[in-house]
Amino acid sequence: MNVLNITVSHKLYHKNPEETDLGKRILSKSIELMEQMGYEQVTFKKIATAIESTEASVYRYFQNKHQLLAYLINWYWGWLEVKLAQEFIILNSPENKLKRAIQLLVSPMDQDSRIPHINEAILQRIVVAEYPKIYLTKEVDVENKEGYFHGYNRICDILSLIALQINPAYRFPHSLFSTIISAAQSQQFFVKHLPRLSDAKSGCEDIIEFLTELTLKTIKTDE
Amino acid sequence: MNVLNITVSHKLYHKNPEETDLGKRILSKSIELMEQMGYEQVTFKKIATAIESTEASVYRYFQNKHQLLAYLINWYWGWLEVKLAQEFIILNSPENKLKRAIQLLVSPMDQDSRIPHINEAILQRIVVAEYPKIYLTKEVDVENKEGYFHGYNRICDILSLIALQINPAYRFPHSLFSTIISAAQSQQFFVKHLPRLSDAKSGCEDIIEFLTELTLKTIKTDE
DNA sequence: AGTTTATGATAGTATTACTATTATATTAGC
DNA sequence: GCTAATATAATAGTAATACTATCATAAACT
Repeated sequence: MNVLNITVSHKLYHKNPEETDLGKRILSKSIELMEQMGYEQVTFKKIATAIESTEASVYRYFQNKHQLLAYLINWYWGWLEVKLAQEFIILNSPENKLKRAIQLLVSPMDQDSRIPHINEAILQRIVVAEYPKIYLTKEVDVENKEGYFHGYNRICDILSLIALQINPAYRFPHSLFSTIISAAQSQQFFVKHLPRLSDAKSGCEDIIEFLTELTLKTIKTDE
Repeated sequence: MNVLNITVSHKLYHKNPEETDLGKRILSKSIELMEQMGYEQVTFKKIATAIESTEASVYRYFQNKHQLLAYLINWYWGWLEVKLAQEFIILNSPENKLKRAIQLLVSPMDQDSRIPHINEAILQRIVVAEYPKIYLTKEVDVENKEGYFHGYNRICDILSLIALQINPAYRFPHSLFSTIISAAQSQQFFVKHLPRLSDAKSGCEDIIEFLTELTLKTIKTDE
């Protein structure tokens, strides 16, 4: 029995994959395959074959690959929100909360044994490598209404509220955290693949320092 | 005769589209179609039909759609570099240079009559909507070696050098400007499509203010 | 026992992303 | 002005993809 349950909007699936064994196997194997071969190369056929099921069965859970990716990514943000809430219990200053949030965004996650069919560490790497693909489409406006980006929006809101505790006069908290979150992803990618776009060494410490300093200096009042 | 010529690495095309009339028509029409229908929906078949040519002819210029997008985006960065160089002639302080660079990144461009086959304003919108797609692939390492991201790297280097004039001790100039440039793109997208991720009103002033303040506060020395 | 529900098995279609071949028109060199 | 090279058009064809549809079977609930 799962103690913990990340809920993803029902617009993000056709049939809830968390409710059946096959559904969970689809999730588990998609994560594995997407990391191995990248989103573009994955097909429902390949997923089906890998779990010894059929293409038609996978289509019963997700309308298409794009929806599957959106599901996984929303699951990740839901998960991160839970993690943040846990951490904030013992953190008191808004400054420490932001610091810790940045650490969570950038540090590799460890596997939660309560959810065996989702490998959080791999999922995080998928988010780093694929996230912008879910909103950079012509369907973005429709999908936004359907809640495809809800998870991200919520994280951004939460961090914005904390920033406003430090400086209630700061004018761009949402812009700042959408920037920070996306930089947290892209800097991880750049360090690995496009090192001229980053000054960080491999390992996450430099990225954390860069983002933390950026965030705090930006929020702080002027003089 | 073109006074101005943006050079794009020959790894980014099969046959140089700037050298022939058909090539220029391909560029021109791809830009138009990509903006109208988005990268995913564009096919070489559609481009060919629209310019009353054939699929095979388009393939003579570009190996595939991905390479075509990479070409266009590199052209854009090349173009931006030229613009920056022009502007910097009359700007003396590094601070003003950075401010102006951010303005150029975010403000709509106006058409340069010397290059009639490329509509810079539309191209800029394509960069906003499609840029991450050229590096978020499994081929990123190979394509990086082939210079697919050269234009972006150069802009990032140039701005980093300017930042170091303001504060030679700043440790993360490349990370900062890859973040700023990508935020310049994504904030434009968010304002239009995912407004909960931004505090900016439509029009570019807010985004410019957000980015300028972020940049300058971050670079400045501590006390 | 009967009905719903989940999955498997299989087939089929339209589109896409190419590759190949041949014909024709244009241009460049001599 | 003729020849040769080159660019493009016209056409065909293929393998893979992204689905949709149908039917059979097995399990599960009532």
